[in-house]
Amino acid sequence: MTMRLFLEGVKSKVREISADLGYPAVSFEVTETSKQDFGDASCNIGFLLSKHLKKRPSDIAQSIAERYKDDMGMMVSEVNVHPSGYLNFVANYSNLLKSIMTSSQDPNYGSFDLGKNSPTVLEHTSVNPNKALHIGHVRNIIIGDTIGRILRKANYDVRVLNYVDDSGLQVADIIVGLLYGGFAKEPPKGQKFDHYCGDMVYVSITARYEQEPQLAEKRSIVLKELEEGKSETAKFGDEITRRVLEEQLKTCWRLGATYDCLNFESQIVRSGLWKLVFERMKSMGIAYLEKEGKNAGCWVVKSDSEDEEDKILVRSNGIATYIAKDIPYACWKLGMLDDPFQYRQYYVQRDKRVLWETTLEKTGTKLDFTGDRVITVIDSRQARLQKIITKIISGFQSPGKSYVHLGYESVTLSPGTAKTLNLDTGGKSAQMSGRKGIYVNADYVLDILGVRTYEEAKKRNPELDEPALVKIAEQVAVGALRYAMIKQDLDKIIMFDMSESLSLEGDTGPYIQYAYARAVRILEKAGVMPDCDHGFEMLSTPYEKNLAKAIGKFDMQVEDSAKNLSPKIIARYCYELSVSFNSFYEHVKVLGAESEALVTARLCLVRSFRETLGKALFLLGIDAPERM
RNA sequence: GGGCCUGUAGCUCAGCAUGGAUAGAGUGCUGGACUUCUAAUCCAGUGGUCAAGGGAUCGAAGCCCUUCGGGCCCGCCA
Repeated sequence: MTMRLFLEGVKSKVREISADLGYPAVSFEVTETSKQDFGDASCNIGFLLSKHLKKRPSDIAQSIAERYKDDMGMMVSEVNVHPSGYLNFVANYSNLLKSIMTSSQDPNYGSFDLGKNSPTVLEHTSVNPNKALHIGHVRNIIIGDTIGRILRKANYDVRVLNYVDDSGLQVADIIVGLLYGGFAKEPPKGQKFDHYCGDMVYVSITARYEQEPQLAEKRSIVLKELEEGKSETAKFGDEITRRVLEEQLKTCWRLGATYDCLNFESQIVRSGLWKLVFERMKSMGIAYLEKEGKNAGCWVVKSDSEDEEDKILVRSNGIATYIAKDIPYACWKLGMLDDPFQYRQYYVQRDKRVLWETTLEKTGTKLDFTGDRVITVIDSRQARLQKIITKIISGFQSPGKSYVHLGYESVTLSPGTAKTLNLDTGGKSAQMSGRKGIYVNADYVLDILGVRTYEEAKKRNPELDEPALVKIAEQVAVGALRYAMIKQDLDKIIMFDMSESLSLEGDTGPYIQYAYARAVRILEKAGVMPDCDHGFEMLSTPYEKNLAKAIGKFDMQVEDSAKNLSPKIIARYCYELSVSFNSFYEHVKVLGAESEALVTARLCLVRSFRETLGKALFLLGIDAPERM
């Protein structure tokens, strides 16, 4: 009987009593109380029935309460009617606590079978391989990685893809820079290759096009060569993008993200999938050859409203637009096409998951990375395009398939942080731009944070050796960044401020990690762990009850966040758990408790907390440090 | 012009899907708690016309409509 069972138990009993009393069936709720004073569960049935019965909500609640009191069952110790009309319940703590403590010892605690193991594709990261990841990309990676972890916990069979756009204009730019722009092919000593390509080559070459038309000419030539894929230039491009990708992935792994497969755009292009899909679109009447007007000679997808433009698929010169690359890829992800790829092992990641890459050569392994539901994490500036793709896909009418664009608002730079890039924004925040060099690199943020967390860790743990301190510093730095990127809603802009992000107090990742470390230390000092099967009725302070109830809510939070694809729910849950624990820690002695039995009961509570918070933090991809 | 998102405490945000009790956190500011299981902590105080107006409802921060402010998107670029 975790909180879910408690609330559901109360609900079914109220439903039964209501029916017994001859009341009409209404879809009432039993939820947690909004305030401690009201007890542990609230029911709104009085409000809903008052219309039908023409009685006051509190009178109706009273009638149900009286019946409920005849048989409170295992879960409830008190039923109260609030003058406002709510029906409130106080839990039978000795039973509730026992059940929470018992279930929280299950290694799979918190899992909830929402997905029935259904194959689900999740694509995120997908950064052009011509630059280092900046703080805006980090939001995408963290949202995607966290959603993946949550969906797995909710029993979806998740396949995580990272789409590598290795044949586009942005890649052409750095190739032009390296081949014709006078840039060395190796970075200065000590600089990562992705940083070199992005910070030095990309930014300056794009600034030079206007002054140097001969470079701009080279760009179109290089782009064409990349797409055709046979020339020396294409071979060089492949080398360069793979080197950049490798460096980008190091940053992703540093952040704790992992993937199942790398999908190379160049291969999608060369696989011939587009031709297949295009023919299908023609025969289904989705693609339409425009005869007149400004789009004459183009294949278009007609819009259904006059306010919206038709979308061009194939230009009048016969060359497909980028959307023509996205449509077959979307179809491929949904498993609507014969898979032209084989798969090659790219790397074994730190969580032991194998990362595969697509190959058109017949030397790989046949695998399945498709799903019935495809979730693509892309920022909401691309909402319109994603909507078009969704519409086209739904035109194929494949039952049971769904294509979801998970959008999120962008990360902007605070006026202060913009100023450090020599950008005066007049007090407004600044949109980041890779091309203009307006961004803050992810590695840089982690490094600066790492210095800060290292100092703190050393101050608090002078006896720890260097490797231990470095490890803690990195865990806390990543925790701070991941939490900051996930704690608010997807549709809120994050204004990134470097100095603010160095604050490690309050509603932050380190706060939560600290609570974990505190729990670990209590358990460490206690030595042997006692059996946890009785004596929980001794946990009688509000601090203990609150903590236990928070622990008991884990699976409800997993369900909620998985259903709504809302990672922040787990972030908020971790914070709530930690607040309950820290308050408990300050007010209740564990090792110095009055009796041996009470020490035992509290140790069990602390252990349940540690286990549950550890699992919840894992969903956020945040390491739980033993000390900090 | 059209579309999407957003507006809640000085600042950053929960709560809105599924209406219900005195609207909550963090941060800031003021004060208090370390010879104690780690003070990256805790406790107290401070701080609100839930953008504005209207509507439906017994009841609205939440639902509907209108207006205003802010952001983003609308290429034979990707």
